[in-house]
Amino acid sequence: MNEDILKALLDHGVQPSAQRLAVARYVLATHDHPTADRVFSVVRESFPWISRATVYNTLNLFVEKGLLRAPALTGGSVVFDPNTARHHHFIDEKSGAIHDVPWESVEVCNIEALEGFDVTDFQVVMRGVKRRRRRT
Amino acid sequence: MNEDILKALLDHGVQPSAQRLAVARYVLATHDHPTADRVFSVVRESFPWISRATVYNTLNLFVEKGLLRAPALTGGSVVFDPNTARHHHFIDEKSGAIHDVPWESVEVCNIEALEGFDVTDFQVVMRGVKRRRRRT
DNA sequence: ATCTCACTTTAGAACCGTTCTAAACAGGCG
DNA sequence: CGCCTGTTTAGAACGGTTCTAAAGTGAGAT
Ligand SMILES: [Mn+2]
Ligand SMILES: [Mn+2]
Ligand SMILES: [Zn+2]
Ligand SMILES: [Zn+2]
Repeated sequence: MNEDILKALLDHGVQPSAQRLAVARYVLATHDHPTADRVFSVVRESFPWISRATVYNTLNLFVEKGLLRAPALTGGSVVFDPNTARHHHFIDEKSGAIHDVPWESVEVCNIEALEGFDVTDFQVVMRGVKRRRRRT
Repeated sequence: MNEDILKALLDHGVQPSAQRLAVARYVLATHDHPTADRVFSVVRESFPWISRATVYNTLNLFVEKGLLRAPALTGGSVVFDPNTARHHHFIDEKSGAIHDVPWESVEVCNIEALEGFDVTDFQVVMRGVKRRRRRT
């Protein structure tokens, strides 16, 4: 797992440093969509001397190198997403939490037939409330 | 048309003032998705003494009263959308321009069947380039 | 016509997330 | 060791937005 992280960095042309590994260890493994400030808080627990600037530098580098995405889903601060495969998003309006929705679980038709637009990428952004218990 | 604007404000419980009408005249009629700063620039052309704070106040009031939406589509600054009906969005990656895509022109299936999520609203966010001339 | 009072507008400060700056640091190599 | 390149750091700067506190406006009351 730690070797996986290291390999991911090297595969994407990122020189590994202690700080970058600490950031990667959290942000490449989480299923959250954390903000830079959340990454800073979490990483600082195991790496208390890391600076905020390094967290921002590292996250931006990871986006540039394709390890992370920064989908524009919220008004406020940027969120980072280690899931770089195509997928959709569900935003829980109660908690603000962002959940991944598998690409195959939603079907979108007629996009390629749209007049006037060459669509190269798309996603469905859903809002609502997370269901407490599944309706039988 | 000017009476339409006035009526829209009154219908949504907004006390009309000269400043609010000037903002409404532009932002409720445009097909753009302008930022607050763009609204400020445009309104100032016909109303040069309006203040930035009033533009922000007014836009936020209009969102609160349901005259505008503020969809989270871009990383940077908030954009305002006078189209309050359900619709999708296409973002031109060349220019950054945001275009409305009619609700009926895209079909989305299986949303209601999603496990774990009660979806109350959704939209498709597309990216690509605006087609220069329609392919025959 | 003047007074009153609630609402609106205003300039500028404050705020907050992010980027920039410039100096310190690290470490591989000659 | 000294050099060089890349990384980290604290804090300043920045840009968009909100807040503050004072001034303005205007519809009704007197
Ligand atoms: Mn990758
Ligand atoms: Mn309405
Ligand atoms: Zn995601
Ligand atoms: Zn729109």
